[in-house]
Amino acid sequence: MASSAGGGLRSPAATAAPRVVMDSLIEVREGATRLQTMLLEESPTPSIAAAAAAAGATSEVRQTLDGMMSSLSSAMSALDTTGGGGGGQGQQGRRRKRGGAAAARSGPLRRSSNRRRSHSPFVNTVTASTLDDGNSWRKYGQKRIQESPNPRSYYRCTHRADQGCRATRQVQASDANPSSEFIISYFGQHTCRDPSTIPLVIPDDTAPPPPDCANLISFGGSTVVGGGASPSANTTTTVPTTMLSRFGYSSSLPTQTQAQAQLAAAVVGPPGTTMTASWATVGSAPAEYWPGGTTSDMACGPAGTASFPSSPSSLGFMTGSPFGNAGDDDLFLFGFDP
DNA sequence: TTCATTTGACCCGG
DNA sequence: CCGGGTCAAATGAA
Repeated sequence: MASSAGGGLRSPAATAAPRVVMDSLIEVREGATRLQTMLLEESPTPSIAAAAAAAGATSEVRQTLDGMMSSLSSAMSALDTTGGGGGGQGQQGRRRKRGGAAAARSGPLRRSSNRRRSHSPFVNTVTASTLDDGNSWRKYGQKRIQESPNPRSYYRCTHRADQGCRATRQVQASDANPSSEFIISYFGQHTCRDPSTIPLVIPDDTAPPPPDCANLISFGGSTVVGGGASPSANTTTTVPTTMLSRFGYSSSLPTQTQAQAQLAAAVVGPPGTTMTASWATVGSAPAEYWPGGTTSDMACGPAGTASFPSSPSSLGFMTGSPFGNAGDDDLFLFGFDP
């Protein structure tokens, strides 16, 4: 708490975060991304077996790259805590009245454009029957939205304060099924690590699955809805997907889900749909990009909240809206070819 | 006490 | 100006 509420500022040095540093980081990361891509092209992996076969030498390189990516993301995230130049949300003068005390407007103190930065690069929209995606979220707001009768809840990563993780999500009860279905939009990437569950070394993505080693995605029949010409725009894909992710919570997963995980490792890519990303890519991608367990402390989800009751089942399907503006965070290569 | 949620105010972008 | 996203004081729970 020390940081968010009271006004504990981040280190002054961080506030000075020279843009040059950020630019350099971006450059480095782009380079690493390119290398990663080259690696993938070099070893097309239509099947897991092939992936495993091709593994040998390259896996180590991939690991290294992944590590680099991860570190870079963290570093950048730390620097870019407000989406540009400033340091963390160091707003010292925001005394607002509550109840009756007046004041309020005494010192408008226009905050440097800090709010509502254009949304973070990654946007995943998921329809789920539970709010529990394994990550720990902290609710910071709720609003009624024009279009929908259901309020929208805003969550950010619990580790935002201590680790600078900037992942956020928005949760809204589905119109069709308000009581049991939620539309969850994920923004940004998790840069947080839970020390209790995250191994120090990123496991080999090609190795035969220690259950806690990779992000696993299975596609059980997929329908690409909007496979238009434009690669970017409204590519609304509807992909019934079971998505599991991240190191180490097999323990927190139901056994059935584990079985699915194993299955996912065996079957990747539905007939008729070609994934441009290989299994290795998905498996080794920094798991922060996906909703998925970081921790076993299921602190997320307002279990007792009237607006969004929790429910036992797991993720439903995912309607992916491809990650928004590329450039900055396009290291995650993932898509479908019609 | 600490930490999470609630909720109205504030602020930005369209 | 309006709608939506975020902040932070107040409040509640553990």
